[in-house]
Amino acid sequence: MKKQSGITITDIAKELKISVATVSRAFNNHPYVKPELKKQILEFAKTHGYQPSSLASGLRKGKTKTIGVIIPRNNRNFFSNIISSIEEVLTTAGYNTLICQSFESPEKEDSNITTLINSNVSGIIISHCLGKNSHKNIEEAINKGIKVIQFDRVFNAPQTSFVINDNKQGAKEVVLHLLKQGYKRIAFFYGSLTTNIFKERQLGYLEAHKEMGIKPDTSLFFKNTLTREEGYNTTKQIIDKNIKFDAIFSCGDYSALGAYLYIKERGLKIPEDIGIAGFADEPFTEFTTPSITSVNQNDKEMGRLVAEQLIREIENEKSTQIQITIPTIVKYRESTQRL
Amino acid sequence: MKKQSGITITDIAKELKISVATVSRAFNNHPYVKPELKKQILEFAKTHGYQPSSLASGLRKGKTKTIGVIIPRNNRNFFSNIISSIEEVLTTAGYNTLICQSFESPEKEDSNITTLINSNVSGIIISHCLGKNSHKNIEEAINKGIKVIQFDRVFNAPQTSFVINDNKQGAKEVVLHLLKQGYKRIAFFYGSLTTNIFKERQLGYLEAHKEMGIKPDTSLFFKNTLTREEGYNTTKQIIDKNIKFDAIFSCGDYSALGAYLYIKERGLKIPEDIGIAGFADEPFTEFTTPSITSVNQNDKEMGRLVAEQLIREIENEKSTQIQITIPTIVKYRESTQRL
DNA sequence: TGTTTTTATGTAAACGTTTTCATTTATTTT
DNA sequence: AAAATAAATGAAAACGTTTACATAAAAACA
Repeated sequence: MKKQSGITITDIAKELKISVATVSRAFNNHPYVKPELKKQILEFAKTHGYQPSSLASGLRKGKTKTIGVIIPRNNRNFFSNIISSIEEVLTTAGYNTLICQSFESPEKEDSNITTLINSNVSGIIISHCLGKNSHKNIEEAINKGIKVIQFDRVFNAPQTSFVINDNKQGAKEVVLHLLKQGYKRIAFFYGSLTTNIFKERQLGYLEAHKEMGIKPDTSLFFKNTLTREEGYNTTKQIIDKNIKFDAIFSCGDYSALGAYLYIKERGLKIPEDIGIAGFADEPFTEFTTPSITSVNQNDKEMGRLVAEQLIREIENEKSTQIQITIPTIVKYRESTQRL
Repeated sequence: MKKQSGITITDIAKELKISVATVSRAFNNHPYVKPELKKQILEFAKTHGYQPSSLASGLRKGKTKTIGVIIPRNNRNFFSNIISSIEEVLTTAGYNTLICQSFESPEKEDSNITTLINSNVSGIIISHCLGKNSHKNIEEAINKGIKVIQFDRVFNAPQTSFVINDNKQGAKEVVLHLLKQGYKRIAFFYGSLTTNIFKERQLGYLEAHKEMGIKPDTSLFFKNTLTREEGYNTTKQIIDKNIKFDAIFSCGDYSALGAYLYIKERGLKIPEDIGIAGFADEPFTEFTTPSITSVNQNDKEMGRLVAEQLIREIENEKSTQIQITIPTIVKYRESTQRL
């Protein structure tokens, strides 16, 4: 109950009969403070449990040791892994991690950015929600001196560093694999093509066909929200409408799962009748029967790289912006092996 | 590049030829500010994009609109769901969410608490790491006026509100179910009994046996870290040592998965030869073959309740501490149905 | 009417740092 | 030894709020 607030730099100064300036300098490793005195200050601070006020320091410097992270949602394996990895790197480097979810809403994403700006974060890590097309707020953040870095779902403007997966390559490999397994008409489940990841995966799909000399049929492209339900429904519709297809490549594992469930329910055989491949390598894909082929994105590595690069840009005034592409790894599983 | 910092309360005051005090009052809905003037201030603020500095306000008030959340790790389905739900409630209520992972290390948990304290959070939500036994830091936080609330893995001291699952009930129901299915010797995989959740689940195990008039054999209790690997290894050891058992109830799904994998590898039948049940209802349990019986903990609800209660305690000076127990729901699946 | 109460505004200190500028002390140079 | 330079410290302003206290204006009361 008794709100005992800790000791401050002023208390130390008074006690040691020196000025607050020197005490401050001691903590900030300023060169001009006599070693003996510095030692004395640090010791005193330690025994009296001094903790600097990040608020005061943040207010004065106009910058805090806090980074904001904006993701669509934390209850997706991919994103929670990334957050986990980002947080680990950031705390090690002495930063706090503020998280915000956009829940795939552009308005929420905007208000998240505003919140972060006025919390004086020194950096923002962001993976955009679907359907985001304005980046006014991000530019505002950048203008205020906040370093921004994007990952996974990124824009080309405004110019920031970003870390993405090699979506095209992963998709291409999977589709190539499907074609080589003799599947001829591969349905493609994707989200909006204004989002880079879907656009790139579609390119992979197309390139694979080109490489195999097979003309892709765009009537097999189905845009949906990539949830389990929509995967199920889309598959049902395709089959009900008697559309000819013999495989599905879904840009998300949950919609692949929906497809898997409907196909089994319908009594069709995977991979014999229909092949299925997903994207993201969610844990469950390994344990379905048959297990589901998917594309692993190396979440942990992505989180690490994105956090490290952001810190670099914050701490080295002259660090340059970079774009990193992380290779994707196809996990070949039973759902696509019919030879 | 040009770091254009936003306008402040002082700018507004100057422009409108009034004092900063009134401007401040206008934003804080202080009763004593003339409606017309207030309207004018708010309008001016809006058109000029004024954003209050949470640092300045936090420094002055000794309190921020930030809540710290400490969990063992974010890349566990249970915790990432909870975080997701907590963050949703907190932002809606105007709070920021700072997350920290202890990675099951007591030292890291302690340093997380320290960090949060000196970030002037107004509340801490925590689920302890395994093997934590000191709560000195938590007490320190409480003494500084920070509201603390625990969930899932909790201590009884110091006194705080907490939200837990009905671990005993869930465990009891599962074990009862196993016994009724004719399993007689149920191996029990658990973590340290100093952690409430394992203690309670063990109680459930024992009560179920008592209720069925079966004497439990404590030589079937196996303490491990509940990872997939340890689940696999423990199961292997039990079988290799020829210990008689016909079912496994694991306090974690991943160790249940390890058991499942080894048993299948060994060519034994689930549920005929050996029954398996886990705890946490991880997504994959639904999709293994056979699917794995597990105990659902209603993560989303837990996150919501814990966040709401914390806010209540922060905002209502006279709110009382409470303990909430959320019912668990057993998901009966194929791995335990042998009748 | 004058007096009291209520409402509305202003003044200035405070929160705990960092940092510019000034000053003192120590060291080096001539 | 004096002069010039470097190292070490201090004084005080600044960051952007909130709030206790003082005061002014308006409303209510007598």
